[in-house]
Amino acid sequence: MRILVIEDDREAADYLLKALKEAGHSPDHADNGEDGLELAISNNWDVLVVDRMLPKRDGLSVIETLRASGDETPVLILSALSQVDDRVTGLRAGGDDYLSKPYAFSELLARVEVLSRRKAGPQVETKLQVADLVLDRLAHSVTRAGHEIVLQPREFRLLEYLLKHAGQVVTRTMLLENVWDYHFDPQTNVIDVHISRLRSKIDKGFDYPLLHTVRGAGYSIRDSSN
Amino acid sequence: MRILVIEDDREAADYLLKALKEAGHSPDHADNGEDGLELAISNNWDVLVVDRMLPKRDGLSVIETLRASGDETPVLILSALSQVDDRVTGLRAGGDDYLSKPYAFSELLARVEVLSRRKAGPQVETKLQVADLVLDRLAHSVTRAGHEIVLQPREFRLLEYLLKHAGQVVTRTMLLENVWDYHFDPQTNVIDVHISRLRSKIDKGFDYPLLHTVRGAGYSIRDSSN
DNA sequence: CGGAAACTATGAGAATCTTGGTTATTGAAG
DNA sequence: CTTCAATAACCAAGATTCTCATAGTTTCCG
Repeated sequence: MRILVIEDDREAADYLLKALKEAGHSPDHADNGEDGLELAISNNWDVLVVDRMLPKRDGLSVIETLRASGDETPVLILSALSQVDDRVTGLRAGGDDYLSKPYAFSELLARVEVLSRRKAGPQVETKLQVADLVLDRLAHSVTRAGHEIVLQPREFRLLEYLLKHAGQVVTRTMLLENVWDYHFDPQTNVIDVHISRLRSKIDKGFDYPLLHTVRGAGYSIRDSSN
Repeated sequence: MRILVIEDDREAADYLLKALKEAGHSPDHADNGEDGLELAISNNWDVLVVDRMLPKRDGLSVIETLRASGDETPVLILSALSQVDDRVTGLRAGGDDYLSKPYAFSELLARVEVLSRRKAGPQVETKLQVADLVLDRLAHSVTRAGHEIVLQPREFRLLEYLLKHAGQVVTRTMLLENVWDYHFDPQTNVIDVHISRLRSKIDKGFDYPLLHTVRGAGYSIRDSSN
């Protein structure tokens, strides 16, 4: 489990990192609020363990900034401030749990694991995205660079399948099986035709193409703008 | 917010219920483990607050049973047992937080609200269900009693809308606006016809009907098998 | 390099499916 | 018994999908 510890006290941090590793997790460490925030944003953590008093940027401020940006990674606040008011403030600021120092490592571990349990939970992919092309499976809508794109049912399924396998090459047989539910070769170029139409909708008029032909193999959707 | 308090100490329970109400929530109460478990299962709670030592059935046992049945409602454990080991045991048993007695109500409230945040959070309704009829918005499929049902696009939207308002009466005007995007009265019986077609697919041949006519008002989908 | 072969793209039309609408008849509720 | 709803049967318009013919590309080999 990927855990980011933001804690300035070197000794406390070392102890915590070592113990987390022994418990089978993959902790990383920042020793001030600014670096911590940056790390928190740039990586995909399962849980953050944040000390409240930090140099450069306060722990609560880190959490608030994170939450304001829409990040919902669970946060366990660690603090020497142990009054009820301190706890309430911490939780209200966006913390998911609050543990006062000194703490027992076994309890911290249990609490961290409770928090991560949530995150791993019912995570359903409702939006599929490549570059500026977004397909929303619930709203049943497609947009590129903010522009609404209207797709026919079959085109939608086709794009959905391609996006599910973004970056990979998708063969005609795969498309036949998964988008058309054909389990035989229809001996026609249905797919080519639909790819053509889809391409004219999602690529034509935009900066760079996303739907690529892989000669002799099939098709592939990927961001090749850079 | 719907909160179930399972606590046997009448005085403590009364105090807690009163305070939760004042904070704007809707608490309910059970004073023993068995009733608590039953209530927890049969209703859809946002958070459970469970005392650890309960008559008839231990608090931890309630939680374990709940989790074993797939229920993931957040649980805050309340207990006089305040040792680290007790806390760890409680959290490992499936609790999401652990508060030792005596506690400050403000902290309990903050923690309960943190827990409910999760539940309300990134919860996307991907499946809509009434009785044995399931509509999966991602898979774009409909089944009743395990049998696949094939719906036309318009029928799908119609059923989706009805299920979103399961139990409520849906008027023709609502359907016209939300399923047909008409903002006027077409003066025809389009809806009746589609309802009829939908009904023949989802109700005909099954044990009991789900799609009911509410004379003079509209339609309603609900489980009336019992 | 030249050109055939293999592969892919696309426009146009045909075929099919879906929808909205009509009507007549039957059924149910008040 | 009157009114509202349900259903079946049917049609036509429009949407959607598939087929086909043709044109365009790329690859490969002599």
